[in-house]
Formats: sequence, C-alpha cells, structure tokens
Amino acid sequence: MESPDSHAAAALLKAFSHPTRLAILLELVTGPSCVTDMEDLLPARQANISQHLAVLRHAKLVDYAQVGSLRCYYLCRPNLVEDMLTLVGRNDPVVKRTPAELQSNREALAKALAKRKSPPKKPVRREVSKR
Amino acid sequence: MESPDSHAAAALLKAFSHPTRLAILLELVTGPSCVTDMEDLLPARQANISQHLAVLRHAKLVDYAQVGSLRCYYLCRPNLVEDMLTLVGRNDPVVKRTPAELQSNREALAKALAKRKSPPKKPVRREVSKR
DNA sequence: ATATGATATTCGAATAGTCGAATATCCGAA
DNA sequence: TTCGGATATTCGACTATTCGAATATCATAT
Repeated sequence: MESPDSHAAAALLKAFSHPTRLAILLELVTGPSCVTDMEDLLPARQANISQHLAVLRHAKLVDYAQVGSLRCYYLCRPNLVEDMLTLVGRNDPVVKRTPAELQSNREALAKALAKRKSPPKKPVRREVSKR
Repeated sequence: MESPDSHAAAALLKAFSHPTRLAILLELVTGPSCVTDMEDLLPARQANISQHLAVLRHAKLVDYAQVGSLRCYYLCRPNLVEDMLTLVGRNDPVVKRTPAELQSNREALAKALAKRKSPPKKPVRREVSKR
C-alpha cells in the first residue's frame, strides 16, 4: 500500500541503522554524555562521532545542552529509543510455514470476512501505525 | 560500548529501512501474499519487488512457500515485524532539556550510586538488549 | 518439447552513506 | 587577545544501495 509516510518511517529507521549510532544511543540510555566521553567508549574518532551525532540530531533522536564548552547530548525521545533497542535485541523464533498452512490461513481469513454482513466492519486500517 | 552485536542489530534495522520494504511488510501483516499481488499494491516493478524481498529474506523477516508456480511470502517473525511497525509509527513527544536539568540528573545519579555500599549492585547491564 | 506466466538474478549507471584529514568555530582561561 | 580544548563542518575518496533493463529459471499447461 506504500503508506503515505513509509518514507518518514524509513528515514527514522535509517538513523538507527548503523552500529556506531546504536552504540551511541545505548550509551545515552545510561544518561547524558558529551563527545569526549563517547570517544573513550567507542572505536571511532571525534569527527566521525560528531557526524553520527548530526544524523541522530536530524532524526530528532538526540539533542544537546551546552554546558560551558561541552555539549551534553541526551535522548530527546528516550522511550522510543529504549523500545527500539529492546526490540532489535529481542530474539524471536523464526517460523516456517508449509503451503498447506498458508492455504488454510487464507481460507480462514476468507471465511471470517464472508461471515460479516455487507459492510466489512473495522477494516483494521493499519498504516505504519500511529497511536 | 559498541556492543558485540550492534552490527547484527544495525543489519536488521537496515533491512527495515526502506519505504518499499516497509510497505511490503505492512502488506504481509495482513496475510501471505505473492509477488504479483504486491505489484498491484506497490508503485514498484516486479524485479524491484523481488530484490527487496531478497533483502527481507536475508534478514530472516520473510520467507515463502511455493504453491505451484507462485511463491507465497509470509512474515517469519510476525511479532517482531508488527512491533517494529507499531514502534516507528508511534509519535513520542520530543523533550528538550536545559543544562541545569542535565546537571541535576547527573548529580542524582551520582548520589544514587554513592548510596549503595561497595559493590555497585546490578550495574544494569544493558546491551542491545537480549531478553 | 515448447510456450507461458511467475519470479529471480545479473549488470550497469546513478545515488547515497561512510570515513579520515584538514579546517573552522566557539568557549573559557590566562 | 591569544591560547587550548571541545566540537562541528567540509572535502574527497571509497563503498554500498537502489533501480531498470535484460535475461534466466522454473512450474504448469498444451
């Protein structure tokens, strides 16, 4: 269906999709931190960390507060970030389906839909879901 | 900290990070579907859809069951995919912190840590969290 | 066997993402 | 003010992703 803002969602996901950026976010879950701190923790150079922070800033995942000459970065959507880190760390079992199963699924679905009277109630309008 | 498998997590996220692939996953949440079905639903050509499906397969997000000459694709980690779609569709408020706030956070944290006796109990070992 | 429909793969061109080096900026101290 | 530390930006090279076109594969019906 190519949801109207699957582009926005994809852009957000892209911001997450780099090992160094994930590591930065992981660090920030612990509490605010400035670039120098991160240099000690990450196998990346200062310039590179700044570049990744810029990406995270554009995605509105982090922001900073200037404290003297330091910039203290923090998560500006901490719940989103924590949930994302939890989600990608999760290890769901991978299911395998047989053609027969798929067929019966489809039939079950068709039957369920047929059962409803004329107007297909609650079309379960799922978009890259808002809530 | 550059968690040992932030690479794996980033790779998984990359598979999600494309508008067309998100649209495909969104479609598959509804039920299994073959390439021809998707062609009708998406603004993309057959070859391209196959290419994206290959990416999703490598990420173990989808698999297919061959039904005659058709390949019925389905989600092989449906919960993961549904949770991800929900998460990226969520619209968390963006918080803004002042230097003062960050400072007090840090102090609060330091105080909390100091309060504990010698061995810093439960270091909240969060990795790109497994569960 | 061959043709046909459904899907995958390969190739090349265009675009986007990544990184280090060099440089710029900005702030507080001397 | 000049300096040094902290951070950002720019640039260029390199690598990766994306897409369409063409082609290959494979299952079924003829």
